[in-house]
Amino acid sequence: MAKVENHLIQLLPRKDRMRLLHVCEQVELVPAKVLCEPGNPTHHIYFPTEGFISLIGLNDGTPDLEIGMVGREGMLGAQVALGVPTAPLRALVQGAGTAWRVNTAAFRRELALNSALRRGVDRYIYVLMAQMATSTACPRFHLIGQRLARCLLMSQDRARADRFRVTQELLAYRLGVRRVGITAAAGILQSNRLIEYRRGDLTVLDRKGLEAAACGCYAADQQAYAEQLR
Amino acid sequence: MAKVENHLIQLLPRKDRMRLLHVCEQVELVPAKVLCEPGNPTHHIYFPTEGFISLIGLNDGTPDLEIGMVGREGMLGAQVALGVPTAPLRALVQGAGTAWRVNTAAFRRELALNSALRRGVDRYIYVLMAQMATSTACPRFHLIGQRLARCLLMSQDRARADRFRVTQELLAYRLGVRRVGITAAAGILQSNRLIEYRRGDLTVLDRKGLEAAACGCYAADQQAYAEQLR
DNA sequence: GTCGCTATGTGCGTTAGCAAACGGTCGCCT
DNA sequence: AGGCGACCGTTTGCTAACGCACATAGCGAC
Repeated sequence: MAKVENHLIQLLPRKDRMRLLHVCEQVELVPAKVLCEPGNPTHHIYFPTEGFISLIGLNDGTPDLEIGMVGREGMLGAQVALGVPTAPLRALVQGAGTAWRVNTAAFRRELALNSALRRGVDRYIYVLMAQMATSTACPRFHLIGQRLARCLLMSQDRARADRFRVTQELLAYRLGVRRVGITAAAGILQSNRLIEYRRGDLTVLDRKGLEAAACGCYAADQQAYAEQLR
Repeated sequence: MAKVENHLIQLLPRKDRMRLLHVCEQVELVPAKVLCEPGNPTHHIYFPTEGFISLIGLNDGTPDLEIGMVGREGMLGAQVALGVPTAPLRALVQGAGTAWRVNTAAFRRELALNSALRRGVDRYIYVLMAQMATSTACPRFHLIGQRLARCLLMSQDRARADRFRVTQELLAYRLGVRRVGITAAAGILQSNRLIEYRRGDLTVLDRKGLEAAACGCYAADQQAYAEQLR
């Protein structure tokens, strides 16, 4: 069997972990695929092991906006644990990889029997809330360059590689800005030797520098996660 | 005994409701009082029956920002149900009133015994998350006038009166804008006969008109709540 | 009455980001 | 080979909101 490589699952005691994995299947995460749309019933819960997923908030009349990201540190579909059968956000695969997938009914059964899982999921829900709270101010007050740096760092963490594919067009969509805004901001990052990219092929050159260029929201996210899910 | 008048408690079956109230005490909500600060331990959970509370996100280097409001439709301290002992946000009393208050330990005990309570709190947590998700875009894309209208509507709902006290200074703080921005926006609302105010004394004249002037976030909030907590 | 505090109104230069449109370049595909 | 589409860069106005500074109005206290 492949290594587990999802942090929420790794945190479970061996016995609980095995029982959960027993009802999971491995699936591929294919970039640009939409795993769910707001309002639609949640059929599956995903625990990524590689690759990552954007959570996109849709809001009538305003540009779409990336609200959060899910990689191996988290899960997609946690709202099921709150008794809510529908998804609140669009989930869009960004980075190729694989995930453990479990259907909703089995997940609910497991949740009732498995208190360690319950505890982990609850904590993760809180982390999501804390992130959403901190990052409400982010698009409002922080400059595109800072937000871009944060977005790239988060992508890098979840992609677990210094190099990954992403176009300016897509970054603009996720950040809710125009593409020219990304062109300008990315140009500055590049001329400062923090990143290098060429036609959708991005490489992080200087991670520390990128962290310095990002807004505090990145550090706040990291801290909230570390406090709750160690 | 005073009437309950908190929606989450009202939703409980009579027996469960009585048991919960038995460990609650009634306290006064005094405007401008801070009930908790981010990072501090949560000592009490509040179920407002009148008056309302602002949830303020603090974010190093950026203006503070109101993330949500709690009135009789909700509760303060729901994160305790997720096993988290500290508060993520500043809670600032805005409208005078009263609340049921229960200490954290007793609330935890009650939660374990009382599945209806558990269910209600879980749903409420989801509603909070949904609101935070929708309103991430709000400060970014919507004009001050729209956001002001939304804020006033939410205040009016929770104050349960057409008239309440609030200064431009305070509104500016909550919306994370300059006071002059509020002066301008409120002036327009006033000249359109939607509101009337004078030195911190505000009256809603035309609720329908105000709803039309607000951004869709207000309606989205209402809908999310109605779907989960009927 | 007048002092002082709180609340509100105005004016002016600056700025980040927007909208729209156009030009260049790379690489794949037929 | 050459055409076409995806990707990136730049320019020219425009606007909502900003920071700062200053002016006015209500209102209670001594």
